[in-house]
Amino acid sequence: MDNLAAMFHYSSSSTSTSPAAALSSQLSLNMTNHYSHADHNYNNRYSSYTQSDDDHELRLIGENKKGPSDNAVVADRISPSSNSFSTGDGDDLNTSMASTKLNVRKGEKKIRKPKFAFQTRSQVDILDDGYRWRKYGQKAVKNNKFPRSYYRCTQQGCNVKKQVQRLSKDEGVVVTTYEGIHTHPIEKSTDNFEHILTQMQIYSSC
DNA sequence: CGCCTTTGACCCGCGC
DNA sequence: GCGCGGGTCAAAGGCG
Repeated sequence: MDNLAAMFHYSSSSTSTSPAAALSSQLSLNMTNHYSHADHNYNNRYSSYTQSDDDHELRLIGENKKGPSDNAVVADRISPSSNSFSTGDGDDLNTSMASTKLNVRKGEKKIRKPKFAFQTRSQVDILDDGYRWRKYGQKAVKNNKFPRSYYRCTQQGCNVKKQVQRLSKDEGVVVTTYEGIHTHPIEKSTDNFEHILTQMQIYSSC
């Protein structure tokens, strides 16, 4: 398993769902549409991770993971200090800023959404994961010459968000952070992430 | 016309 | 209290 480094931590006090289940139930990656611009053999690469070409390395990054590795940027961002979550199921479409930034309604504890990130080596920033996203913000990031983009799932009632940013120290790496659980089926017919996960397991067992 | 992106302003938490 | 950084809003404009 040289090309594929999968690391995963799952931190959520709102659900007992396992990381893999959470991922596979809500995430499905379609690497064909966008990646076709940069690398039309992307799917083939995923189905046969035997080449040494490391143009598209996929990593899962754990929340709260701290360390000196190149994941530090991600780890910092999703560290417990950034508790900007809403409820776990994306069923609250709070409109007030305060209630969306923190999950504090009166008398309720803060409940963190499941949040996970992964890195891909790619020329393009936006991975087509099969869901439709609307961009709602972009911010400059400290110590990073690339901005971070904020996206929300366009499905009504689905409050899943994602952040996309490119690493300054390695321009080939795109970090995508997902937050929340989709409350609806995937919109596009794609290769399911479960399939990718299965492949990851296969390769990780090598 | 509907959906999306852009972008400046605003809010909030946190460290000093 | 203040400043900084991160996250979000919302108006304006673009595009198919």
